Amino acid sequence: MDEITLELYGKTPLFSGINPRQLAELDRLSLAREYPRGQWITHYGADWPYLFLIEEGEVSALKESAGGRSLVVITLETGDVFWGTGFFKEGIGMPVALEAIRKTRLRLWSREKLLPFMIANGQFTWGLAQLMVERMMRASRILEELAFNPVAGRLASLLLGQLEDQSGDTLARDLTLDEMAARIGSTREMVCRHLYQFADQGVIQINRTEFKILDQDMLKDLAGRGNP
Amino acid sequence: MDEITLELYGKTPLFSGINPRQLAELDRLSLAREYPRGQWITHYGADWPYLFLIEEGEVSALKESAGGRSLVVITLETGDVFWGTGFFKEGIGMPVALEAIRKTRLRLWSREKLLPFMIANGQFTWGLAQLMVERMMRASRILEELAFNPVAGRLASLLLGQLEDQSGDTLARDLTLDEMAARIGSTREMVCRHLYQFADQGVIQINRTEFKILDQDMLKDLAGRGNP
DNA sequence: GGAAATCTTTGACTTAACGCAAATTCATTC
DNA sequence: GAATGAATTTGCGTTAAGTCAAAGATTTCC
Repeated sequence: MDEITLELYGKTPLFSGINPRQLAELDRLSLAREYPRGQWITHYGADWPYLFLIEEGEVSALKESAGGRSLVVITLETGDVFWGTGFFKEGIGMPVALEAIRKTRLRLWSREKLLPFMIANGQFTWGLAQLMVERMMRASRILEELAFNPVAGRLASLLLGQLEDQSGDTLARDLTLDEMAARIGSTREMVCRHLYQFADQGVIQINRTEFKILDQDMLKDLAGRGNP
Repeated sequence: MDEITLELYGKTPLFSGINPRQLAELDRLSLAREYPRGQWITHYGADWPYLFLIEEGEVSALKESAGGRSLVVITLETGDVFWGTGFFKEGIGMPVALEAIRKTRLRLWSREKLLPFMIANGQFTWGLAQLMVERMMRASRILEELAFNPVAGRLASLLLGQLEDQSGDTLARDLTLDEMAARIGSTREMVCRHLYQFADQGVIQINRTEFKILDQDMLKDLAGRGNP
């Protein structure tokens, strides 16, 4: 187990409570794998029995429709832990595909290898359950927005969410319109129109490289926060 | 621990693998509570730290919108296990409200009381994680349908889902149009129209007390199964 | 530096879904 | 069995969302 990996374990909530001896065992049970940018890690419907930690890179979990539209449910970064549903129970096909957005290195544990450890180590399994419930909350929020919020509201939410990751009131435009559309379950044209509608209302200012949030309260109104 | 409860534990996957001594301990840690028909068990956004088993009754988990629409995410029956998100982590508000659809008796465990047992008993916690992933799959399917499937498709899915619970090809109409609408994220009028559209196409036959499925394959087509 | 590819923007048109209101049918209660 | 209330059904107008096509703008790659 190298220095970098050890440090990463220490910073990851799921692993940080584990003692060094057990950590060493965990490390021994794991395998590492690399994925180039754009590579599928696993496909929709696949029985993929792994738990993993992103050692370095970025991974999107997404659903795709027959009509070629896609919905990005979550994107995971260095230090994040995720899993295939097959890790928990055989034969449950993946509800999302996983794609490496950039060059990514994963540390993987198969169910087979990790199960004895988890049975023996309730603390770890409990931590995993806690992580699962957080991920469930995210799915729940997306569900809610799709069911009750119009596109404009979902777009406003997306902008607000991005704003949380940044300091100040400017957002770098690091997503294309298609990518934004995939995060809110819509199309690039709709995203474009609503962005300019926001701009017309004086809520945001658009230029080629960034968005500037002029009226955050108004944006929150548009996002429908406060009327759940 | 009475006879009935013991039998129910035995039939519930989460508890069936637990040995009698531990089962007795679990029972000791639990509390029972009754809810009359229509009663809220917990509200949206509440910090409700319980895991529970339905000893008798029926419970709906639902989201409500500002505009008075609601979305039933799952309905649980006698023998089913569910939880408040607060059971796993303090301060995570409920993503759904829970309502007793009819007179219901729950056996509840608070996080506080059950946590030591779970830490000590990885087998149980693992079983819980497996249950969580199944519930996550359901949320995922709903998400998918809302994102990609039109109302007609979601309605077709609902009918197919109900059909699985029945034998034969007739469905008792035990849901009102409003209730059906709440299960697919739409309105009673839309449900009504699409039902008659299905009938016009010869897919189903409608009468006051039941639906008869005339062409199950066609219904599956309408539901969009086979093009994920 | 120029060509090709990608991304953005906008207009015109189509469709799905919804809200409202009225008419009708069914169920329940007194 | 009349009356009340709940649930269903239908017509009609409106809006949100989407598609398609085309024109610009920007980036990437030889």
